[in-house]
Amino acid sequence: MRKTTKDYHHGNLRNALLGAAISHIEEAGEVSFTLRDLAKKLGVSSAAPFRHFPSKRALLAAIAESGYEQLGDVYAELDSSFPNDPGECFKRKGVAYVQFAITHKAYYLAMYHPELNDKSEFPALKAAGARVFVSMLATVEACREKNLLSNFSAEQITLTIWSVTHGLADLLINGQLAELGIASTEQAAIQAMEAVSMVVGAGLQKNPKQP
Amino acid sequence: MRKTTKDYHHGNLRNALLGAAISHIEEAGEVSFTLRDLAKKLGVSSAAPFRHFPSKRALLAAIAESGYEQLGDVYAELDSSFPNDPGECFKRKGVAYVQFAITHKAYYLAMYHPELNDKSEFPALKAAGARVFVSMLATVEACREKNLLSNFSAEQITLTIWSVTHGLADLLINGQLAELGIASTEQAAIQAMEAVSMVVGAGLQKNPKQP
DNA sequence: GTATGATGTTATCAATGATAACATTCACAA
DNA sequence: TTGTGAATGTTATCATTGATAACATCATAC
Repeated sequence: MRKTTKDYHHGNLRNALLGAAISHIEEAGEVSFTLRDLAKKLGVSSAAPFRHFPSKRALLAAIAESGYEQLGDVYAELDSSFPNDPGECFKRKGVAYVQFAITHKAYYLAMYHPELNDKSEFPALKAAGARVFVSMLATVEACREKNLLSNFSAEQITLTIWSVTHGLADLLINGQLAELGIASTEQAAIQAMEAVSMVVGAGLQKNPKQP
Repeated sequence: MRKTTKDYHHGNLRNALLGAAISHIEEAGEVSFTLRDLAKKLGVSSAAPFRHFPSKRALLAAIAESGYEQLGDVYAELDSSFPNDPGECFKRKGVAYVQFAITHKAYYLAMYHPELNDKSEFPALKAAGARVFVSMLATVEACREKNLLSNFSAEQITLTIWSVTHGLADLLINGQLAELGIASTEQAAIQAMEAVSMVVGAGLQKNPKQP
């Protein structure tokens, strides 16, 4: 932490690399940084990053893991806030997902980068991702026990809400909507909330159709 | 077309490159081919591909464009089949989107590859993509005129259905579900249909809430 | 048959992730 | 204080890969 006069050692290179990478992703709107650029920007040699991450993918995985942890924390917070109202918790988790994507663009892009589709090399990342999914699943189960949902299975409902929120987030973040004149991110974010509410509302009505 | 004895010229390199790239994406489950590998596999030099595509991105864009065209054709087919039943057409287009992604994995991966988020360099690709969106939008409008939908705007409903289908397709294709034990693609595909029906069903009920 | 454009080849670059061998600094025990 | 090992950084140096230039070959129209 303390700065020495002669800084052969950077002192905090690992975090600095993460920060620089996140900044770059945020500004570029895509995962396109190079290790050499990060190193140059931080005033270290191009081999230095490899002292802290075994590969470029590992650096990306660290960002993604942090992202899942932050989202998991948001979900845990919601669980605490609505211990007896799973219906409300359900809605808020859906909205929170889209909001997280918009407000943490760089993390989101890392979390769903194709390079990390296979997470077997990064158990901690995998666990952090599973935590988020399980949290949502638990809320849906709780809704189910209170008969707040239709006859669809908990997994099916979880999958559906995850699909809407993830799909919307993906379209927003990757600029598919802007190309089609669906206005700004802010405008789309509002539509996002309403779209989510629409689906959630459908699920929250008693609707005893055949599964 | 005709094979000459000495084939200094490949004869159909452009299509061969597209096919080889698609095969590679299909097998790898991700866009990870290199131009050199494609060239080697086709028995040409590593510079040959550049006679047919100005860049690697351009090759990918050609695949994506073809994908959007095929999906657009499916949508046109549905329009023809249900000229007076926009509700049914709406449902089927939603399902068709997910099915397309599953049965044309390589095309789908190209269509939504981050490298092509900005389509300004490829107007034909942009147009092909817009065609698909506009087709869905038109169906939603038709539903609206028949009072089949709630008070949400046509764009909002289009965005919602697009989010569900795209989100589901993305999760399926990129293997996020397998990691969480949501079984095979086939199993997930069935859930997909039901999930889509769930959302569509909600939209198709008269539900005159405030927008 | 010959000129011309399309297509393919052979170098050759520059960028980039990665590694090896070596240098410096820090932390901590004696 | 000192000296030893681990952590961290540096300087070459690779191999891979997209891309380009200069040149070669073929096919077709005239």
